[in-house]
Amino acid sequence: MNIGDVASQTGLPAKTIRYYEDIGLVRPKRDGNGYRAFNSAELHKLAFLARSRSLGFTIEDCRALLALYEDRGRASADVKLVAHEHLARIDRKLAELEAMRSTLSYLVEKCHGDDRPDCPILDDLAQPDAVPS
Amino acid sequence: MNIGDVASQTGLPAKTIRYYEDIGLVRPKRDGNGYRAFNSAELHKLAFLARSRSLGFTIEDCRALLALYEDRGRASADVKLVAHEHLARIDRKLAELEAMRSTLSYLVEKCHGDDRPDCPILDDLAQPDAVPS
DNA sequence: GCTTGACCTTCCAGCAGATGGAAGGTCCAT
DNA sequence: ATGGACCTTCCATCTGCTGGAAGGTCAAGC
Repeated sequence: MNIGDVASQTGLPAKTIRYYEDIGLVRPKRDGNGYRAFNSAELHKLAFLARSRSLGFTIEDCRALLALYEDRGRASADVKLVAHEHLARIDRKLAELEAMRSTLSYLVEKCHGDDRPDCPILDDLAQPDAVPS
Repeated sequence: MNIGDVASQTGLPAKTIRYYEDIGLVRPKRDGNGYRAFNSAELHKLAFLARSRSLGFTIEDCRALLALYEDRGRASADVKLVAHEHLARIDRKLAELEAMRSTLSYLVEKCHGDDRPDCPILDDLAQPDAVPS
């Protein structure tokens, strides 16, 4: 299986697959012509990576998850810990974005958005200590 | 005013302020000894940048907002457009994170998190097409 | 057998937005 | 004059790819 086939089957760009090899996430063999030759185990790993990345896990998380996946003697607690920490990161990010969203939507609503220079958005940005009503 | 004073007044690390000079967001004069000499206008700009960045605007957004801020003849519509587009970006990001959060919290809940290898999280990652109940 | 086009390879550069650290100059108080 | 807290520049690093150049390979069609 060449890289193009793996790309279309996993949805990962070929560039990304090469990058994953670079950083040691997969180690495909090579054909005589130098082409990467993926077997079904590698394909499976890459699908696993694609799914993990799509859930927002970092590359290092993915590396850890993949190692756990391949370790028949793993404790599910170890997997849960990784996922739980990631969930906490997501919650922090969500809170941050929601705070931004709240301020921004208030300001956007308050701005006339016409051809006059008067602008509550700029007023807020210029006065970091202003507290919206 | 030296960079350290500006850093403590704006909350921006000195490194970041130098970086902002590098990319042309501020242009402080220099003292005879080569030290950056910030006046109150530069201080104000940096506070504006700090606030804009804290609301998640990109550096290029900040550049545009700063230019609008300094343009007495601006139309508030132009400011509103930048903010509105940013709000839309935030909403897309929120939706993405909420989707991740939903899947992850479901999986974390389902995982026993004990010393046994059986793990619904890994099961999901390994089967990208699985649909949580 | 030759061309064409779709593959594949490596390598290097760049994105955002800083941040860390090394090596060295300056300023001020003691 | 010495120490420590400043300041300077420059270069490397982080995350996770992505783009592009320059070139090798393969299979189909003529």
